[in-house]
Amino acid sequence: QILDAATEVFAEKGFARATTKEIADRADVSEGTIYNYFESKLELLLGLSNRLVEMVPFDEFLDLAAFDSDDALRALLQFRYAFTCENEATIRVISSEIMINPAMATRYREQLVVPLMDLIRDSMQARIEAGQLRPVDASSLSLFLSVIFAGTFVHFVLGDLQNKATWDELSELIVGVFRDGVIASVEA
Amino acid sequence: QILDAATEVFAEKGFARATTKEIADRADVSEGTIYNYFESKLELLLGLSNRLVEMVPFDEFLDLAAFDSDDALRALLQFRYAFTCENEATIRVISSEIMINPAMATRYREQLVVPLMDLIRDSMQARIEAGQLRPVDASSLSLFLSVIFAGTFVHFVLGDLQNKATWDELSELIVGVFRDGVIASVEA
Amino acid sequence: QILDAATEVFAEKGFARATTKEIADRADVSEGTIYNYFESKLELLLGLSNRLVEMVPFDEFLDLAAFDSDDALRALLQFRYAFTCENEATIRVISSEIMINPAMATRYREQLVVPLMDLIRDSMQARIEAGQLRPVDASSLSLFLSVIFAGTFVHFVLGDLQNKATWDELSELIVGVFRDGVIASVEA
Amino acid sequence: QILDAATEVFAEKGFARATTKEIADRADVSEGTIYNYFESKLELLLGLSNRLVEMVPFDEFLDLAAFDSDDALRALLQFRYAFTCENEATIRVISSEIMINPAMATRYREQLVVPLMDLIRDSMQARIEAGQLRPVDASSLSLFLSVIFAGTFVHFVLGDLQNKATWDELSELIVGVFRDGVIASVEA
DNA sequence: CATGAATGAGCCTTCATTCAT
DNA sequence: AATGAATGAAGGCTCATTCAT
Repeated sequence: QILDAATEVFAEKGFARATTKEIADRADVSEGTIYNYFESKLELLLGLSNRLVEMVPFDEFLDLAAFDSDDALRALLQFRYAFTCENEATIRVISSEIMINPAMATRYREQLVVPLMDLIRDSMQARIEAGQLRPVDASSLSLFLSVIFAGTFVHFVLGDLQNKATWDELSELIVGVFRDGVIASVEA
Repeated sequence: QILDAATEVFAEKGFARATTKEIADRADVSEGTIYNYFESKLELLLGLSNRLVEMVPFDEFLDLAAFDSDDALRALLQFRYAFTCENEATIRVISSEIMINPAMATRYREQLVVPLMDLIRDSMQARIEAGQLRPVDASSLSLFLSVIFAGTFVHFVLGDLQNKATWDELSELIVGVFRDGVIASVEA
Repeated sequence: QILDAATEVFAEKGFARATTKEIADRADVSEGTIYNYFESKLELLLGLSNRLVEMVPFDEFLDLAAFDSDDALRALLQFRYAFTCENEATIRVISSEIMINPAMATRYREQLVVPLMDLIRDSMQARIEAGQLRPVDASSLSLFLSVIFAGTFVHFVLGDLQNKATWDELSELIVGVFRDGVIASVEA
Repeated sequence: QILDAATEVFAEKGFARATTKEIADRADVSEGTIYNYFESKLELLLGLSNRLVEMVPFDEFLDLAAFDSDDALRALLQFRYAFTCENEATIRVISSEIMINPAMATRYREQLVVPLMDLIRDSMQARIEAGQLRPVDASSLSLFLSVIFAGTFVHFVLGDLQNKATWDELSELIVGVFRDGVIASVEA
């Protein structure tokens, strides 16, 4: 499939440095064929992005977002980590563009980030009202989680988290902090 | 200064789409002059990166990293946020490259991320041994902080945190979580 | 019919800028079908040209060419103008090619221009011998008429003659000049 | 000069079929250099057209337009013929575009055709008032002359008038017709 | 016969880099 | 040191033509 080839090449070289020729070669089609399916190179990128959005399992996230215990949070973190690993190349490409292209930032935010954050926020709000979470601001909490997800991806790219063990350790720490906090002196 | 112009243009268009001509115009010099000071366009990017590294106030981070109270953590978060805002353009450009260029990722990691994480880790370790922090893994904790920093920048770029009030709220939440955790059921 | 569609598209965009795809769409057939009837895009142009040649009413021209009075000349001019208007698109396309393609120039000249000029020349010669026209060179006179026809088409394309009234005025003037000349001083 | 090369290549292949590469080779510069002086291939064509306009000796035409005798008309015809020969390639290229590009038609008409026709018309009007020309409509008469010029060029391209002798003969005939008319029967 | 997806050569245009002044 | 004109390789995209269905 053309999009797979595009994902590969974009991930290796970045959108701007990738050439339609190489994408065509990698996809075993001619350059002309690409343009039968995509209006332009940019549409390839958007196609990538669309496919990613379609692959996001919002339903499963909805289930997992209901975290009210160590295990639930751990499961959410692991699930998100798995999704990230599976779509690493695509996310890297899109992230790269987001950093320098406000239009891409807006697009990605509206299609992926906000929906997920809203979903999690609502779930949080319910847990808070049920007394399963402390009475914090649900919006900020879901934003915090999203920040953790995003930051995790950055460090994944940097190479700090490609070792599963390191990630497991980090994820345990996060669970611990979410449960007990970490600043001892305050408890006294 | 050429680097200032390069920062601007790279931030607006991304490294690959930026042209040496526009950088020259913006810096009020000729294209030739740029090549008297930088070997290539890539060297401009590295120059940017180097300048960023030089601007990082490791000393101040060292002081702030010694967080053992709400206020200390809050100060660290705010300090880092301020630094990020000031260097937003540069960080965006570099981040964009990091996502698709392993060499840049390695470079950035070694020059900035690891030093900062080590610095924080050591400080953490001391606090843990002093009993001011719970006995968690200092490496993971400093990685967690770095994840939060990185994720904060991503959401800053996405536009969620350009409103200072939103950031203050988030930062308060983070402080709260680090102090008390957030999962109520565990406390019982 | 494919040729009709080709005429339209060639006239709107010119031969080189017209695409087989657009011709196919306009003719409500597929691109493949065009190639079942025409060897190549160039053959389409030649087909256009051939159809134009076939549409030329040589017989009527023969009748009209026998001008020996105001009315006869006027009728010839009007007839030619009408033919031009009806086939404007085709003639424009062919003319455009003629200007830059010697082969097309030769082709058009031999198929259309020379036959018509010969026909008129012979008729002129007869009138001259009959004393109905002054004893001028019949070849030059028929060339002159052809020049007037061609020039009329050019000004038609330029927009000066798309107003029928302007054309009628011009044609009256031409008739007048052919009858009396226009240089007054000579008559004295 | 780049424009000279462009004129050559456009004249040989037509605007659309000409390549910037061939123009560059012919002008002994690189393709890049062309784009330092012209925004686009189309600008090359317009540049050609502009240069032609600048070369038109309006003053001389003004002098010659004052025809009131055989000799004056003959001189005008010859002068125009000479100008056409000298700029044949350019005029062919522009004419080719005019036929299929209304924008070019308008441009050429306004820059060249209308100014020349106005100039001649005013001159005619003066001669008519002075009694040196019969009292015809000056606008139509100048249009007639322009038609003759245009038609002459067409037949020049077709190859009928590249023999100077043929042209001289034609031009004599035209002079004769303008002086005496050609329809003998009317005189009686 | 009709179709239209696939092809790939070729084009216009851009732009990092060089170098004579 | 500064300039900016010249370069030419490379890229995105088009489109006439083919051919399997």
